[in-house]
Parts: sequence; structure tokens; C-alpha cells
Amino acid sequence: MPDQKIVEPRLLRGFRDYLPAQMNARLKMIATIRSVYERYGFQPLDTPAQEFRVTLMGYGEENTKQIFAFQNPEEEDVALRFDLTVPLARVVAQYPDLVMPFRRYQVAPVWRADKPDPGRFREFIQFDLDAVGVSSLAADAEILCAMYDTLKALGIERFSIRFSDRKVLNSLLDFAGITHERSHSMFRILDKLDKIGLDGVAAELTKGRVDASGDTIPGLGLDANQVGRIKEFIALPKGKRREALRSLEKLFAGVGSAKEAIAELTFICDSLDALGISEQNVQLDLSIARGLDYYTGPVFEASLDDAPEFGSVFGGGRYDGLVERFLGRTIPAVGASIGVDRLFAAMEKLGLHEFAPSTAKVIVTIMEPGQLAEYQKLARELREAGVNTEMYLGDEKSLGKQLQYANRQQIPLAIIIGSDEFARGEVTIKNLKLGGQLQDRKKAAHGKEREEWLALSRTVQQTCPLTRCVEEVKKMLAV
RNA sequence: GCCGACGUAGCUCAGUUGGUUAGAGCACCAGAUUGUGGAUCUGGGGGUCACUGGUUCGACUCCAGUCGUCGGUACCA
Repeated sequence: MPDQKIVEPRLLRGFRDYLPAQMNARLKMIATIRSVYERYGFQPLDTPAQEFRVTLMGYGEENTKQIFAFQNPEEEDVALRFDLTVPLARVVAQYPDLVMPFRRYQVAPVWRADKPDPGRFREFIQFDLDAVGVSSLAADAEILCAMYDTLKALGIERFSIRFSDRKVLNSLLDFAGITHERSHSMFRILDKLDKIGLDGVAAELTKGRVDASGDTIPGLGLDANQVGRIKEFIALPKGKRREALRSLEKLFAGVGSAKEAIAELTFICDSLDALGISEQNVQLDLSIARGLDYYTGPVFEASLDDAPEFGSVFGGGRYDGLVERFLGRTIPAVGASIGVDRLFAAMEKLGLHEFAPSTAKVIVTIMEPGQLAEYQKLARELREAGVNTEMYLGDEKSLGKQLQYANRQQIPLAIIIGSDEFARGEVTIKNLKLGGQLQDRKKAAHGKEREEWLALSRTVQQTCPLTRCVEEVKKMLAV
């Protein structure tokens, strides 16, 4: 291409490639999550990436700027979905024959035009589970339980799922004498408690503050009495679920609207006890708000104790009003959503992923190109036996190069057949994974350990009759 | 969106008060070793110093703008 302008290969801000090693880890993660959801009997659903723009809008116009919106060739206003909950509400309204309760899971990419952060992208996968048409809070407890099982199944031990109830916060407004119109800004500020501390929250509730970068954040203009009440609420003991609940009951004793919230949380605590969910991982935290307007009851969010900077990796709640927008009548619903890519990034930081670029377990190297058919036959035989097998197709003629390739792909076994083996009807199987491990341990091995090392070294490479190749390969992979 | 910092090899970074030929480590490639990867040694390729303009005899270095990256903050149905 003389004189032609090279197109610079680059990505859009907030978008990522997933190369094979990461992709294998991500697929494994998704498969694990799916197996948990299916264990609860949730059923799969998929919906299009694009929806009519009006379908996606409607909860606060200021948020629409985060939506990737454009016109299609028919000049209709369309947008990329920004979550999976709104499309679910659309589906429920559109298919009246769906059997209720409708319990579905969905894993799919969504798009938001946010500024990217660690673990935060413009295109990312969400993995949702929701129960629609269920008013019983047993569903909410079950969602919490599924969240717990999912994080455990992913191999995460130290995580915290915190839950509360949107109705608690509404009662807080009554308790502090704040009008409900200001609920949104009020909840938003409260949600920042973890981040900016009690003093920061107090400042934002009153006259505002200047942050570390010198930016001014306007205050809400509450009076000292109101802030005092909010502080009382924040100061409620965290402790065990029951204790937190009792102290809330005491504080809100004079607030009529609080009875329902307390009854709901009591029900959920009972259910969690019945389900055997530990206090260790699932806590009642009255301060969590979740920014979304559509929540009407219990809300939940999970974060990893050892990677708190990634924030909420799994969150949800009850949204009894959402389907009404499409149907004109109320259908109760509750669900939760994993930010798969955010959780992936957090787990990556904690070293919880196994990265291997190749799915092959065996590579058949080519030493005698004239015998290609024999190599092909053997590869076929291995595949038919269920062994993931790659036959070397590159241009390198030397065995060393082919083994180097296999090593880089982290393929554990290599099959070597040269003129000697062909003459005797044999194959040599080399364990690259074990060989690599032994190399690492070579220097450290002394005395008894050295004996063991030598014994293992003898098993790195073995020769057997061609007829027993598949059997030997399986045996070596099983270790 | 706002505030700040930073852009030198694939990666991590040196680069003197502005001085002529821009360096290192790692990675990569080749050879030592044409039937054995990861070790060692020797050699090699690779740069529009983000971009554009300005100041200057001379700019990787100073100035301005643009783009990009990162951090904080705001926002997050």
C-alpha cells in the first residue's frame, strides 16, 4: 500500500478488547453465574441492544445524557439500552401471556456514556436476575440469597451484601421534617457517607463544601435541627441485623410511616435466618440508598471487602412501579444485577482469575511434514475422544519453535513424533506444564525434595505405543 | 461537566542551565544448539520524543493551543 494513509488501530474511550486469555476467564465467570441462577430456576431471556428512545427514557430527564442515542436509517429516535431492567419491563408489558411469576435471567452488554473509571466502562456486561409479578418479600430474600451464592461460587470469600429499604429513607424524611420533593438530592448525599464521611455529609446537607480539587459543591440548605436528626439516624448501631432493626424501631417510634418499612425489613431478616445466610456476608445497613428513583422497597448492594474501590459490583432492589409505565397497571418486581466487567476487574486485582490464552490441552507438533496425514489422523482421534487438540499449523519447522509456541499458549501437553517414533510405531508425550513447574523449583530442591524432583522429572516426557496415545494423554491430563 | 497532573521504543522509565548521533532494563528476533519450551552468552531490529504552531543560530527540553491518558470531583434512571 504505497503512499496510503495507515489507519491507526485504536479503541474508543471506555471500550475494551478482551483478548483470549481474559476472554476465557470471563466466559468461565459467566458460566458460573449462570449455573447459580439456573439452580434457582430462573429462565433465560434476551432482548435487542437497541430500543426506541422513549422506551428507555422517563426517569429524570437529566440522566438522558448518559444514553447513547441516535437516529436509525428510518430516522427514528433510537438508543442503546443502558440496563436490562427497563427492557424487561417492556417485555412483561408486551407479552400478556407470560406466566407469572416471571423469573428470568439475562446476560448482555449495555452502554452508558459515562466517564470511564477503574472497572467502569462505556460498554459492559450486566448479568441480571429478576422476579416479576411477585409481591411477596420472600422473593427479595431469595434474590439476596442468590447474590450470596453467586459470589461464593465465584470463589470470593470476603464480600459484603448490604441491604435496606427505600421506605426507611422516606420515613427519615418525615423524621427530619424534610419535604419529599428533596428526597433525591438528600438520598444522593447520604449515599456518599462511605466516601466523604459524616462531616462531608453534614456540610453538603447545609451550606455545601469545597472538595480536594478546589471544586465547590452546593449545599442542600437544611437547618441544624434537621441535620441533627439525620446524624442520629446515621449514628444507629450497625451490629447484627436484629439489633440494627430494633434501634431503628426505637428511633422512628413516633414516625407513622416507618411501620411498613420496619415490617418489611423484619420479614427479610426472618427469611435470611431461615435460609441460613450469615451475618458475616449479608448485613442490614440503613444508610444505603442506591441512586435510582425507581426503587420502591428493599434495596441491596454488594462490594468486595478487599477491593472496595470498585464500589458496588452487584446491586438491585424492588421496583414495583416500573412495568406500569408500559402497561398502565402495576406489576410488582424485584431483582439484582451484576456488573460483570466491574466484578471481573475487581477479581483480577485480587488474583482470582486463571488466565490461559488457549483452550487446547494438547498440541500435535509436526516433525516430518511428509507424514502430515499421520499427524492429522492422531489429532482427529484425540478430538473424537473429547480432548481439546491443536495441530501445529504454523511455518516453524524446528521442534524448539513449536514447543515455544505451545508454551506461550500455555498448552499443557505436546505430542512429538519424529522418524524414530514413526519407525517404532510410538509417540512421545511431553508435559510442558509440569516441565515448567519443575524448572521453577529446580534451584530450591535439596535432599529429600531433590529425590522427589528427580522422580517427577522422569515423568515429564514419556514414550508409548501410538495405539495407547489417547489413553496416556488422558492419564497425564488427569493429574 | 469542572479542577489538577502527565504524554520519550511493544512495556517501565532515564535524558544535565536548550547544543548537534535520544539511552537503559524488560519484551521481541537471530545465532551458539538443524529431535525438545522456560536458564546462560553473543549479536540484531525497533523512535515523526503525542500533534500543531511559536520563541531561538539551535527545541525531547521553553511558550500557546489541540488530542490523549491518569487522578480528584460531579453525575450514575
